[in-house]
Amino acid sequence: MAKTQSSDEMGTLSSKDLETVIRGADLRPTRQRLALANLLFAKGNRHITAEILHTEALDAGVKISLATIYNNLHQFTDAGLLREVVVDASKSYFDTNTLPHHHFFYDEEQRLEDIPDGQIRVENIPDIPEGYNISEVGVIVRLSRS
Amino acid sequence: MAKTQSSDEMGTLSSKDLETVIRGADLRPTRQRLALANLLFAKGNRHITAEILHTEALDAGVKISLATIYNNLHQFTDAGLLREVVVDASKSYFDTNTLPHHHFFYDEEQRLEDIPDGQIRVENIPDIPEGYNISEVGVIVRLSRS
DNA sequence: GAGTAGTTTAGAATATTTCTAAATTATTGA
DNA sequence: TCAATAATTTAGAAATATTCTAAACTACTC
Ligand SMILES: [Mn+2]
Ligand SMILES: [Mn+2]
Ligand SMILES: [Zn+2]
Ligand SMILES: [Zn+2]
Repeated sequence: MAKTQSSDEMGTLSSKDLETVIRGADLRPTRQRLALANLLFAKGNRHITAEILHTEALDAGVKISLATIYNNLHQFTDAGLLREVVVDASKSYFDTNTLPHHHFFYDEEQRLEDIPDGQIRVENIPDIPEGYNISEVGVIVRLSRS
Repeated sequence: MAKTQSSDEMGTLSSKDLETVIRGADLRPTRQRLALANLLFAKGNRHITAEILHTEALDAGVKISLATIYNNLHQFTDAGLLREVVVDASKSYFDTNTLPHHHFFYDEEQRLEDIPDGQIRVENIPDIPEGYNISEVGVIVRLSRS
């Protein structure tokens, strides 16, 4: 079950399943890594910064350093469990939804939100230069209070 | 003539015209500011970082500090002569094309390029929450060497 | 359990950007 | 033209996010 779940639907994984996911990524299920996996994957999609994840971990009583937060965010990203979304010049967001999809970004709140898949379509992407391939097509719809 | 040109077509402005543009933005045509305007607007569209613009200025023999580069990039942006594009987590790009348009981003070269306007269409943007308005719709097509 | 490889960590280092406060320059208008 | 004023530039310090280093710790293997 856990093996075939894509990362945009890991919303109901038990700690047991998370350990399986972590081992599947060739990583050891340490106390810190399991705690982060829980915060990230145990309840629906998230778009989160390193600093906020750190605060959440500390609030949950998990003793963990910021360096470990960064290490794990990158390891999860390399393993395809997360993806990095660049919307803000000053910090990176990590997204638990690794399927292709687009985003709303709420300027004032600095908050990222998925646009339900299938909603937006990008048409007429021009030919790309010889020797290149498209690695991602990302749409960001920026919203401000009106 | 210069007065009505939009910033995506300032490719042929003389120094005289640039001074007019600068004064029109309520800024003083200082040596440094004119030099930067020349580098930015005198030859077609550009997507440039502060650091690279600084290097170009120094290479052109213009004595200018990095703080002044940042000051002017932000002043030009506030005046609507530039716009900031966020594609890379580690640095900001400033775009001389201020009309709505989309981008290719060449991952390896860290280079931004305009997608000719009218090419890409974004369809089916979902309803946005009450109290918000769309400030920008940006598409980034990331390209990597294949 | 010993060995080893992976992990965590504090703290230092880096990189980009912004800030501060003082010196310089452009503008205004008497 | 010149003095007064306001804008601009600048060096250097500071802020921020992120990465690196190297040592301590922990998980896994046999
Ligand atoms: Mn990264
Ligand atoms: Mn800025
Ligand atoms: Zn997302
Ligand atoms: Zn552009």
